[in-house]
Amino acid sequence: MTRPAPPPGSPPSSPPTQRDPDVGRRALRELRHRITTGVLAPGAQLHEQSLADELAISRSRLREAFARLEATGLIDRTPNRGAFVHRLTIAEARDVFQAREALESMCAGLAARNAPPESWQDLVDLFAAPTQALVEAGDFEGYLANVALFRRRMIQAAGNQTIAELLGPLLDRSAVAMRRVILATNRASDGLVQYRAVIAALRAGDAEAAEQRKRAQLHEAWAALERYHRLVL
Amino acid sequence: MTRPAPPPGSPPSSPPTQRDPDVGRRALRELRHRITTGVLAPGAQLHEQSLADELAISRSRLREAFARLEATGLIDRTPNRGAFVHRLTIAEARDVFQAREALESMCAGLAARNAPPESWQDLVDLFAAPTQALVEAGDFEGYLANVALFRRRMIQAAGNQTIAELLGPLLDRSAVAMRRVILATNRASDGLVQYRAVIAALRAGDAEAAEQRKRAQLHEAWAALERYHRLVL
DNA sequence: GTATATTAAATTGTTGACAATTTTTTCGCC
DNA sequence: GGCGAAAAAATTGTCAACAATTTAATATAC
Repeated sequence: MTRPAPPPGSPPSSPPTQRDPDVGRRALRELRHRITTGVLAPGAQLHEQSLADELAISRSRLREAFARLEATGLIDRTPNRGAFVHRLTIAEARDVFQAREALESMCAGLAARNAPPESWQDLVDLFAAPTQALVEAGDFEGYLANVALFRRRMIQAAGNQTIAELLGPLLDRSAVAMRRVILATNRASDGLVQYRAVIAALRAGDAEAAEQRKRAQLHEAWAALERYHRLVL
Repeated sequence: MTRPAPPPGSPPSSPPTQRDPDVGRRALRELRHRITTGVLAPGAQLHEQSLADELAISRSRLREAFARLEATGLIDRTPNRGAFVHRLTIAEARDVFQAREALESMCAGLAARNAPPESWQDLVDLFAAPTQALVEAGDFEGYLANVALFRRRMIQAAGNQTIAELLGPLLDRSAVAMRRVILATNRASDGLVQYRAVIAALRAGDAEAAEQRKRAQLHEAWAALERYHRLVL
């Protein structure tokens, strides 16, 4: 049977909006974005009705999104009390950085083994003068964007979907704290040096070095976070 | 305010059953158990109404459990089609074992550093004669139980909640395949040797060796799975 | 008899209403 | 005015009915 014709005037090929899974995904992305950028601060409460109204979705669909955010550790829900943006403790931050060290160092090694050395040249160039200029100009958002780009490239080159899916939530969870450290402590120039070292190892096709230097980079990042944890957590 | 007295005859201290979060958790555990043990085979479809009836919960609550199972990768849901027990592909299995290698080797190192060497003595003993006897008697369930015990101890000693929560789903996902390899190929005696080596390193307080040997153990396990993947996937 | 279209049944997704719980406000009392 | 109990409001969790979609069954043409 052909589907009953949509009322004249409604856009022809738009999914029936009633069951479009995309509308839920959009809301989920929006919430994740607000949390990882700090628009929704750690500890903030998320009220169902008002949020649902604002995002123009029903409460049930918002709750579906909540379930996913909870599963990835971005929010905490306590029965009958509500949902709150997850607040990183110092102990949990340490755990997260240890997990990232294990997974990202493996990624670095895999990336070095999988991708041809020449394929990293553009990142060598990007992290030389251009990113240096960004840091010196105090454009930390630009710096962070380049770092994110490198990370995506590394993870993609590693070719491990499972690790990629584990790292996503871990990066989201540490995003706010990382950003605060960068903004508050001028650590970007230190970080830049570390990233250059990792990229150089990839460019040289040296998997061992790439792995080792990614480990070192995360150790440094953790040390900085620990030093300023009263400020950023 | 004191809660209004329950109708006479109803068990006094039972939570109002209407909103008890435990009932949902029980159903979730039951489903996870059925999947990881293979009672619900990879690819099997999970129908909402019949399952809800069987578990004596409402459909909405079952769907909540489905959301969690999907988030941990134990089931796949396709819109309007239903939920199916996740089926591991060979490529994904490789990814999972790489991720486990990264995380479990880190755990082994942390465990060696955190826990006093003497604390591993009971596992040294357990994996000597007693487990050897189990393997020789063909009691693979007993063998797997001991392996699970060791893993719990190692993860607990590592003291990293985040890694523990990442490993849980990974272990669940590979559980069925692992079990099939053991049962079908007599690989238990090989595995036993590897586990003994890891435990010996922990007993000696040698973090480097523990890490390295855990890596080796997982490499071996992966090699076995790859060899027999047509049989077990 | 096989293939294709049509109808019916079964299944999933979403909504709105209701119940249980928490939080806020109001009221009485000292 | 401050403290505590009671009532009211707001908020979350659950359910049952309904809508949308897929799957199975039936009929029809060739």
